[in-house]
Amino acid sequence: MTQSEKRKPTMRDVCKLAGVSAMTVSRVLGTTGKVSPETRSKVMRAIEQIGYVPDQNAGSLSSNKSHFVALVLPTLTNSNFGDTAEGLTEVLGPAGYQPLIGYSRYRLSQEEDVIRAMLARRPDAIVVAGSEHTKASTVMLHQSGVPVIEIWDRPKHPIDISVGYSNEEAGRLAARHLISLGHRRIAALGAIESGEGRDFRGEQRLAGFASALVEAGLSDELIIREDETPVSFTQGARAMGTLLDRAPDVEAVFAVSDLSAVGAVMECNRRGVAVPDQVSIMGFGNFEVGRQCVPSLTTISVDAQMIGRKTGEILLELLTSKQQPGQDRPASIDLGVELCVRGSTGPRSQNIMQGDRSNG
Amino acid sequence: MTQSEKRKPTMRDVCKLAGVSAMTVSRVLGTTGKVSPETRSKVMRAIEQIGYVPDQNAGSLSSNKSHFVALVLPTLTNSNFGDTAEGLTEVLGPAGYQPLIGYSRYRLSQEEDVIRAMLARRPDAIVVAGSEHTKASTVMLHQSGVPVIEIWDRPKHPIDISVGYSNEEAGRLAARHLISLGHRRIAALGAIESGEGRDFRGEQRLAGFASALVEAGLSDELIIREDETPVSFTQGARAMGTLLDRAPDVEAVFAVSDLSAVGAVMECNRRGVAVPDQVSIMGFGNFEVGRQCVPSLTTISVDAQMIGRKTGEILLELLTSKQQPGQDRPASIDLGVELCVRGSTGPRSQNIMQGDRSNG
DNA sequence: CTGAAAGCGCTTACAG
DNA sequence: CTGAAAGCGCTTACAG
Repeated sequence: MTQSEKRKPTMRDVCKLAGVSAMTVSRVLGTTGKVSPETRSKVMRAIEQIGYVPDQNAGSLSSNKSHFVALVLPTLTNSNFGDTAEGLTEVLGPAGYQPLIGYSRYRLSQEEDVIRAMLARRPDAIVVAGSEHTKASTVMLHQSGVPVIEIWDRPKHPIDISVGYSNEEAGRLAARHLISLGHRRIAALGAIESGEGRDFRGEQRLAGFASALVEAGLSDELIIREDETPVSFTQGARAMGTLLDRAPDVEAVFAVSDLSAVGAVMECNRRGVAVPDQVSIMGFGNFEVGRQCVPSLTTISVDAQMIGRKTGEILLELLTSKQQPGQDRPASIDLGVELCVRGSTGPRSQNIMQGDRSNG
Repeated sequence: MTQSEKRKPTMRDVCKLAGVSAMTVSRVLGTTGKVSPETRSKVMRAIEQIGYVPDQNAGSLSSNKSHFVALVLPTLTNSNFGDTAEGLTEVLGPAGYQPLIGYSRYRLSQEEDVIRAMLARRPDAIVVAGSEHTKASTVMLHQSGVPVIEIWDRPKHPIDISVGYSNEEAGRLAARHLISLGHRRIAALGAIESGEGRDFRGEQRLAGFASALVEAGLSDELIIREDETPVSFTQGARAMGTLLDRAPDVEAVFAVSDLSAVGAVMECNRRGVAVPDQVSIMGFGNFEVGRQCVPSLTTISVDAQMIGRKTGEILLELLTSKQQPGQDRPASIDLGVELCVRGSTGPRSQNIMQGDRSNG
């Protein structure tokens, strides 16, 4: 057993050893007020000697600043959200803020629980993925008294501030790409909508995609939904299988995520369906796996890290400047999306042997 | 602007409204002590009416229990560590503990910074991936006064408790599999050791792999190290390229992670090298992408979620029972690893056209 | 440049 | 079953 039984050293211990008041120790630790060089080094020595680590929770209580920033994500296992968390931490950490990370499993009810739990820690700001919340969550967020930033989205009516992009626009961009290649029989792959988890941003991409199809005079009936949210390689593979069974003449496919898109490509591999010669496939999210796979995956790219960093910068500005709430400040930041054309999509003319796919 | 300017309701507000003392409100909220049904409902009504959320930081200060559990991971973008975090949260969350998640970018110096920052929040326990730490980190961990659990490893001398498996054994298991298939010219893929980040667990797997090779009378010279930690699809593809250039007669390859193994398979695809007919490839970690890819990837599986859950259970036991530190308690939990044989590895006899690979 | 007093919002022990 | 007092470890005013 290695737990030392002596209680953690407190500021009082430092005071005694250095022969100064708590006020002076506090000043040495913080950035406020002047301390003479001699006093400072005396205090520093005492701090090091006894291994004093200030209790930040106690500090929060008196200063009324927790230096926590709550971050609510759908999941901890998606590298894009991980990048966002790292981007946020990179900016906020050096400034002394600590992210308090939670996840909702794509369930609004669980998001509500997480928000409630985090509020008990009195975060100085709240960052939450998405703009769809339960009624109770919305109320809590509104009444939190701290800045609220909704990310990975571009809500019409942000609670406070939003940093992201339009998922609907991303879907439309995907559709435009496939249409521009000459494809007419175009499909999309997503998760079922009746599951416990819901990916509202994925739904928006699908909706944007479908509407662009319809506007171009094409059918949007080939929207395959399979398995629960979150989508995955496996889900993409299964959905692609269903699609191929149902519409062997499909020419192009958009999956709501690169993960399912890569799964779809793999399913084509297994069935001997050539990508992009027989079917063009594209995804969303610009995941590393899509960059490396064969053929490399056409995708809609979002700068996940940047969403985190930009959010951090806005927060830092808000938190450090003594800006009055109510003053004007950013409302919606649109970081945009980018089409990355790679090997998995090609012109319709390449699609040979249409309909001859059954023997693949 | 939606931030309400009225300060957050406090326990005092509830007291006044309900006409009781703080003690009673505290009792209603907590689990200690009896409160009459009428008083309880009176208090509850007041709480809901003003939307009171107890300040847990203040509570921590008086109770000397933060209900935080620190979790230090190498990165936030690896789904295996994400699974561990989710597993831990799943067990600890319902019991009222909140994970405080940080990441080190595989750098010991950054791990030290993260541990220091977390210690300021007075966590009730500390969970850290790996058993290699800076001197200062080790001292802090020892003196933290709370349980320390090192995960994803099986250290010879755990600081306190460890929950994981032997990475060296995982490497040996991989070697044994490839050897049993009849391969003699066997290689391994990892990241360079001189980078800023270091994956000590990956190194151990590589070391175990190499030693099993040597014990079987085989050469361990084909250990290709390319790019910095963390490994990735891209890194795996590049390392495989280097390997193929250097040793076109290689028969089997172990990559320290499924991510690089899948990258290696993709590189083979690009070069027209058949897997497993010409080269067998296996990885580690049992990532979803390996399960789905073509051919599906042979791997060493670790139950990442279970590491988190098991850690949570041990902690719960330790934290809730009034066990004296110093009493005997679990030291090292070995969850073991499992070989998953799939399509990407095959017997040597399948390896046709050895050496004819240059035109691939 | 330094310090004594008050208080942040809770819980712990002690009474009754 | 309920409450008055003290205190957790800091920081914020306010003095000097």
